[in-house]
Amino acid sequence: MNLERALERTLGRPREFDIEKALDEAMEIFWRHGYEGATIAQLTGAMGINPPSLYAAFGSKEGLLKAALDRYTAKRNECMREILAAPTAREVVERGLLKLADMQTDPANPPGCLLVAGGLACGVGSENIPFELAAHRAQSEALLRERFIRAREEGDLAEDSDPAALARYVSAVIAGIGVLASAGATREELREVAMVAVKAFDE
Amino acid sequence: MNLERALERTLGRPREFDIEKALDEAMEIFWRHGYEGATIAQLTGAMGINPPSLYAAFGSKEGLLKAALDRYTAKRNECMREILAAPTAREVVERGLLKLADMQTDPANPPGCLLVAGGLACGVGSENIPFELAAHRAQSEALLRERFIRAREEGDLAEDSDPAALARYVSAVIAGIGVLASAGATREELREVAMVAVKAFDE
DNA sequence: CCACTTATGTAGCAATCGCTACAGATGTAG
DNA sequence: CTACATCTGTAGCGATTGCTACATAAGTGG
Repeated sequence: MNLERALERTLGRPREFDIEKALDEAMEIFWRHGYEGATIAQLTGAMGINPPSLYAAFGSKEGLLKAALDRYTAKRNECMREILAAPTAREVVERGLLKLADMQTDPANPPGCLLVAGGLACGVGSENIPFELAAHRAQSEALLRERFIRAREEGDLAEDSDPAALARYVSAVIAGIGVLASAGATREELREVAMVAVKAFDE
Repeated sequence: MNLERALERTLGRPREFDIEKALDEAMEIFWRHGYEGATIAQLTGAMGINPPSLYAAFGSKEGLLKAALDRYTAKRNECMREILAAPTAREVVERGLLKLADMQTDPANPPGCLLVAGGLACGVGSENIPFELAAHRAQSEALLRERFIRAREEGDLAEDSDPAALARYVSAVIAGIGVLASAGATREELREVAMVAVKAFDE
């Protein structure tokens, strides 16, 4: 029983479903119905498996959500790193928010943002779900904050500007756009919001 | 059985609990746990009544939420009308967002906003709850839009400005602040967000 | 071949969900 | 008083919840 074989998970009956495809399906259910609104029956149905397979792979409903959130923010952060490469803070925000408006109204996904629609307030026994979502949202904010710190060092942002406050502001606009999108706002409406929001970086 | 007496609800055993006090308690439960996270047992416990009294007065869990939302937005709109009296659009937004930062971190209430934390995505059978919340959020946006239209007529806002887009932007910032607040942001952090957000009205 | 380990499907667990039947209590109308 | 209408508390309904016991299948190691 050496390390090599343990990592290959070669023992026992092999798993018959693609764990990442199943995660994508689960993500969509949580996205559309929220953590508490999503039932195990819905999740297993969409994932094409039975409850024991779900619990063997993810431990619990909450474990499944965490895995889905990790996958969601991995994709999201990858997309953000491209945008953070823009030359100025203003351009980062403009490109980012416009891209966000497009993504949140992509008919391939449920409208809005999983990190917002997933559940801002939950029942007893699920108290840490909102914190879990917040921790994942904080990743984007941290990336923005570091980018704005760099922008200030480069003279792109004023000396007296507050990168943390600016990042928190963009984070709030991102969340707000997610709320509007989940309520059915159109792509054009969200793009208009983005163009107003970016004006806070003009003056 | 004339109209007068019918309105006084003078027939039958009189209700023994204060319906508005009970609504305030229910509001707090929905606020803290969301629609789906709030259970009838919690609600009746907080309201100090038993299930039959709840269902006689409000019809269903959803009916109770609607009544709580009406009460919530009534208070909110009353507060907004004061703020809309400010002389300029910029001042309306600044005062409004700063006031919001204070309210959403008031320890007397759960953090955040009922219209956001109540449930952006719900399970099957509760599909209209998110729409219900959105309809109440839209009230604030409509008030802002009309105020901004007036501001443009008065020359306060530029001729080429878009009152609808501006109102939608402020609505997004309001929702975003609600998300940050529900995740535990401090009053000072939200005030900083507000001061950045209002800069979109400066240029 | 035989152990051993892990995944799968069926079937169903205890607990909780939103909600209500029922009987008794408490008021007004006559 | 009686008749009627509404509210209240107890007690519990059927349905659904997240989750799991169990037997079997499917792979590797020897």
